[in-house]
Amino acid sequence: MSDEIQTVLVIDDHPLMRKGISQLIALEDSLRVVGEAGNGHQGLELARQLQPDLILLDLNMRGLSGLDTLKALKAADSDARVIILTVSDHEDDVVAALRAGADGYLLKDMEPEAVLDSLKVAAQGRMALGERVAEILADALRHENQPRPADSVRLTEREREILSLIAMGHSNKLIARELKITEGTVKVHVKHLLRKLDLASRVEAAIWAVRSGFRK
Amino acid sequence: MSDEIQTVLVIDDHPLMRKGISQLIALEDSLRVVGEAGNGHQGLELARQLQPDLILLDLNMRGLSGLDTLKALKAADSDARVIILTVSDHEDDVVAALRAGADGYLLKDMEPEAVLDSLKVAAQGRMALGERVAEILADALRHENQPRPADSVRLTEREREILSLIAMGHSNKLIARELKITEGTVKVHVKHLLRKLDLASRVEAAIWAVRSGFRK
DNA sequence: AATCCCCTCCCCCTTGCGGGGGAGGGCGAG
DNA sequence: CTCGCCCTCCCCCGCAAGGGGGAGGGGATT
Repeated sequence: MSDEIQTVLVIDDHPLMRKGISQLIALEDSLRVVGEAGNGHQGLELARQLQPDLILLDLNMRGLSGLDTLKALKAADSDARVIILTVSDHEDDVVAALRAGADGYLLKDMEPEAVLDSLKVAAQGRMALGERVAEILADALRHENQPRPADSVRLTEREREILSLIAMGHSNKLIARELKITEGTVKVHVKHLLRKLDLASRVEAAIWAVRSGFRK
Repeated sequence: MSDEIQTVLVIDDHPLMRKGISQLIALEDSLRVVGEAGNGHQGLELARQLQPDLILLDLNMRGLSGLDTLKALKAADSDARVIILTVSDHEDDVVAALRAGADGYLLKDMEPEAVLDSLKVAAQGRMALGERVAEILADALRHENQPRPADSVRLTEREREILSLIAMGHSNKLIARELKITEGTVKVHVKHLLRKLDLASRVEAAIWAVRSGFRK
């Protein structure tokens, strides 16, 4: 297995980044890029056609998100190993990706050599985590069990979603339409997230979200 | 001038992105990458040493931001032409960069060929704007004259005062007490400032104020 | 003096927002 | 299976927020 050439599919919506990655992988004889996709849908299609051994996947793409693409790949029983390669070092992204079955998580600001090493590691069937990712993950697992103190409170997925929409200035009615739920339900979520964050109004919530660079 | 080889310095904190860019530029005989920097400080130092003709600069870097790097480059009277190459298509970033003296603004999701063309354009001393950037800028300028002058004063003293209190999350009633006027009067001012800024609610006003670093 | 702008206060009215409660279905952990 | 969490929807209620209008006083400009 490890003496064969491993085929690689690159899914990233930045053409320049794809070029950089492909160029990098070309340096390694045991790996060969067999396809590039600029979005999630195209990536899924190519994965089906090419049956690559490795898939390098960007989170944070327009259209179908990297996370959703990952889920779809795993749901399709693809036996490709999927390695996330992204700029996001957010704990939530790391955790979500690994939970969704990612076989590796690398950061784009890693040294190219380190990326290459990690890919070889992944090709051998082992988990490939960037150095900093391991720390992030350790942190995440540490406060996963206990309620987080101070200002990072545990909001649910839905609440975070709604908070981000509040931070865009949207009204409950608008949010309801966007999420295809009733306004009443939106109000329930707003009520809960305000209480969790100990804030008095959606205005404070919006300010807090903007100031803290909150992203869903 | 245009028949000489133009030297290029790449400043980007993602090694992979630098590789992609350098690889791309290597395809063009008239351009040559003479240096790469992974952060703003290093970029300033290399710019001083190498005196490149073009500088490709990423916004959104750790440490010294791209914008600050740009300002420092311009303040240093570098005669290099600085082209921003970033993922951010936010109006504010585009406007801020061009205001700070950027000689071009390209988006990383442009086709590599288009990037190369733009660089050649920039090398000839012309402004290099990505296609979508031109639209963004047009929008920005359109808004600029009427509703949202970042530092200009369509708002009266009182209105700015009240906007800053809204940006602190205060209610009309609270604001009234703080300014020792009636709540009704506060509402009048809120009504007026919302109309002047073309915003739909105090939430949008708060977000706008926070984002634009509004201070009374 | 006549205007114009700003600030102040008032009215009415509709809609939005947040808190209280309850309730059912889904899903995963124990 | 039961418990707890999450999401969903519903009720009622009181207050906040915005939009419409009008009106008076003060200050600066013309």
